[in-house]
Amino acid sequence: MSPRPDVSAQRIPQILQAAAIVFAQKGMGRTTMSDIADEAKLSKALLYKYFENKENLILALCTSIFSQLSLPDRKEEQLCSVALKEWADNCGREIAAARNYIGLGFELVALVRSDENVRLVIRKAYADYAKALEDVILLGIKNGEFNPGDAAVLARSVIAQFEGLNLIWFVEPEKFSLQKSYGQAMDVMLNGIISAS
Amino acid sequence: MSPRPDVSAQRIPQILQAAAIVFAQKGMGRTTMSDIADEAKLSKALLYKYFENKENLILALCTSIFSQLSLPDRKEEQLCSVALKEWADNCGREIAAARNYIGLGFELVALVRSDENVRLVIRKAYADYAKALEDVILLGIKNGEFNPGDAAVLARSVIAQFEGLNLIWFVEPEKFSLQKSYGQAMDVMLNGIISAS
Amino acid sequence: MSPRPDVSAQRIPQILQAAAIVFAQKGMGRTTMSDIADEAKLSKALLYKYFENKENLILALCTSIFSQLSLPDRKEEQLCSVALKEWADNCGREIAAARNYIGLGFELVALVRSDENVRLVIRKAYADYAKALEDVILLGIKNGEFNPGDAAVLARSVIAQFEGLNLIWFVEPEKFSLQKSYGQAMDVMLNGIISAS
Amino acid sequence: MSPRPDVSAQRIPQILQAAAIVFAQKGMGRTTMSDIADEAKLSKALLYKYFENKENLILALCTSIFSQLSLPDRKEEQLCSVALKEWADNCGREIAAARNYIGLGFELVALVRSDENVRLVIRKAYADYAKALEDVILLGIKNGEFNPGDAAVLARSVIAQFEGLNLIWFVEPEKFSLQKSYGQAMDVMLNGIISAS
DNA sequence: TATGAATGAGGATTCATTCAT
DNA sequence: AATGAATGAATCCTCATTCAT
Repeated sequence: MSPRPDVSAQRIPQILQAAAIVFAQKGMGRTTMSDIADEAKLSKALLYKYFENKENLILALCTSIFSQLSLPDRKEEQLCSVALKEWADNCGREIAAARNYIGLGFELVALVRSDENVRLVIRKAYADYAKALEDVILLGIKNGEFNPGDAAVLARSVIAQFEGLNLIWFVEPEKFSLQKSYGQAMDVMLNGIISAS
Repeated sequence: MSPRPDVSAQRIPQILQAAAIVFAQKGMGRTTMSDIADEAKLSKALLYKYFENKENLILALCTSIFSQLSLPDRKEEQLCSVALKEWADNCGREIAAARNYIGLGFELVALVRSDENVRLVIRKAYADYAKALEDVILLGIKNGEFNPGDAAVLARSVIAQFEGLNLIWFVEPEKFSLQKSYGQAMDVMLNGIISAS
Repeated sequence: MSPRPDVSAQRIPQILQAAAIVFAQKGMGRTTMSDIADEAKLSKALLYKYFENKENLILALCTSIFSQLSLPDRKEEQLCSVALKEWADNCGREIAAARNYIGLGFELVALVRSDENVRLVIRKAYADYAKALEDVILLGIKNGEFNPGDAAVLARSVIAQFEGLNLIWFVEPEKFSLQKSYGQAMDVMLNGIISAS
Repeated sequence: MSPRPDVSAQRIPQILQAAAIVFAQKGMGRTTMSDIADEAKLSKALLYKYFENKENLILALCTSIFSQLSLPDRKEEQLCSVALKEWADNCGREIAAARNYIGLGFELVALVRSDENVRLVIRKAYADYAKALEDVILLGIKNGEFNPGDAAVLARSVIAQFEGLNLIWFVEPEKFSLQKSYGQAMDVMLNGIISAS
């Protein structure tokens, strides 16, 4: 509508998207700013209008990726166990679809030790992740759907299971179905905690 | 035989050790061959006597690290459940002790997509890992200690749980005890499969 | 005449002023066109409406600065010695006030070897400078106020003295008063040439 | 004598020499590290073994150049006036020979405002310069060769005169003989201060 | 075996300058 | 007149790798 549409707002996602693609292909270390610029069909110099340097770009990408984790969420009147089951399915499907980017996730996690900003972002993401899951479990305990237990430990266990499945599936994707495994893992946990009525 | 003992044989582990240290500190991408040489107290040129190039060095390190995974192993007359329990404790202790190197492991795993040699090494390591665990479970089933079930799925589930715990503990080591979690995770699995006698 | 006054005429001094400020702060080499645009509160692109390129802008600034040298000038009936004394005081005061820009002057002078246009401008400026001074001295000789002598050499000597004082005062401004030194230098010269009546 | 002569020690002067040459030709700002490497017939990378970055190289060059100022120095039994006269001649000759580098000197001086390290080096150089000259003048006063007076002011005046002559000669070298002017300037000062016997 | 010197190839970053509006 | 977006061409600097000894 405006005579000159603000293309600027589109640039950041455009660049992050391009970065994710080439990072996933070649690894962050071996990817140059030129690679990203080429993939984004922009000039190298323009990248620097939007990101001060490569490190910042990586941080922004990290933030973007780790804020896209889909969190469990119980809809009104829904059984907690159903909510968790649905969520696990969702996650499995999403991750399997984003298979190319799993390795990038590991690279980012590896930065946790040496890069303070990345550390903060990833810690927060996992904390939020655990909190959301824990909340649903606690709710289930409260309304008698689940047996009492340590919700935090359970939540951590589920997250570990999922992350671990991601890793071994990333290494050998042809060996099993990620989505199915997510479902199975969730079933095992639910079997352990659902109250015998 | 030679008057001065062949120092040469010491060099490779010396270099790999140094590489592991600096890689773990700065990340593989940001670590230079000079860094490694300095850490190993050797000249850069000498590194190239032992490793054709950086890639090879990384591959050798990868092989070395992933062949150090401690595998479950049942001693004569030992109950399978006891063997697994002991093994889980061991693993937890070892990984917790090697905390600095966990990130390096993720970086190596991330290479799986772009580096064929690394892929082969890591796949083999995980396959061996899963096989060893599966064997013990199968044995337990055979001798009636465990309920029948899909040993491969169980093994994968345990590995996923452990790897996932590594990841989240790497991110937030102060949040929980890795070793204890390894034990709890193993308990949960065993509870699910041990035959009620 | 035009309803809104032609802002255009204001732009050139505005830009040159801004350039002088940032050049003086950061040095010409380290100053970017963006710096100048920011200081002038104009867009970079607009700079190029008024100056074809950075070199031209520098040349214009050079011309502007070196044409601002205040030249000696005898008013009607005034003694030459008085005219020179007043002029020295003026110069001293002006230069001391423009202390921030002295360094810029040296940078411009340094360009004399590699930039023909700058060379022409600066040569002309010094030639005019010397000529004006020489004229007053010659007048003083002609009307008997000064002893006969080589006016050109005297003029050059005064200029050298002033320029040299600028330099060492620029380096260590807290060591002495520039204005006072200008006065003293002029006195010394006058004492040497004023006729004993 | 040693099997591999330490070529390393030669590199620093070699590089500084090359830098001086290209800096003098093109100006420091427009000279690239490649230019210097080419002039020195060394690889760019090697420059960085000896100088952390361009700024450091410039600082080293600055130090080198400003420590080469030849200072006045009275030999045993020599009249102070003679010592000063000889010194002025020397200076004039040296500077005239180093004409190409005068501009470089001005560029360095211009850095005084924005570069603290350069400032320290140049201040020290001028302070030493002034001190040496002052000492000789003071000696002349003490032994009755010169009239009493403010040695510091005289020294500064001489230095200003010399530096100013450098500047205007740099701008218009064909207009006069630098060496001769140095001599004349020194004569003027001496005539003013030598005691009438 | 061992190493300090040396470098080519490249990568991050900058900046003068132009273009579309 | 005015500008934000955009870029090509550097420029600084790094680093894996090789060479001479």
